[in-house]
Amino acid sequence: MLTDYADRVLDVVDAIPAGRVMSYGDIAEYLAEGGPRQVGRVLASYGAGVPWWRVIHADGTPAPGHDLAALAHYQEEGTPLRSAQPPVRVDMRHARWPGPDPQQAS
DNA sequence: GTGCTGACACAGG
DNA sequence: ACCTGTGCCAGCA
Repeated sequence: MLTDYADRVLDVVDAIPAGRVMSYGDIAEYLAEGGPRQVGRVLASYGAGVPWWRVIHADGTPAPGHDLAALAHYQEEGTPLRSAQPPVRVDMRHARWPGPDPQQAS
């Protein structure tokens, strides 16, 4: 099975609504555990199965090598973009999502 | 145990 | 916008 930490990370990523994004640091901060690198490592290893494209750098740039795929999803979900062309940059100012509400979460 | 690497963040040039 | 250096934490040879 996956580690509890990875499980929590994947759970949060999976909870990110369309048109919204969270930075690696934001997730780490929300979980108050590990660090941005751990979040990135988890997505790199177990990212399949969750909307990894909704997880990007603090700058608003998607993961290296997957920026094109991420861009396609952004246009599909209507994510606010500052640059619709590489370097792809998401409008963090409005697209940033604080995280799942403990109450709203089932 | 030691050292390198990585889907990061931040500051500086 | 780009690259470099430093700090952080975990996995792997």
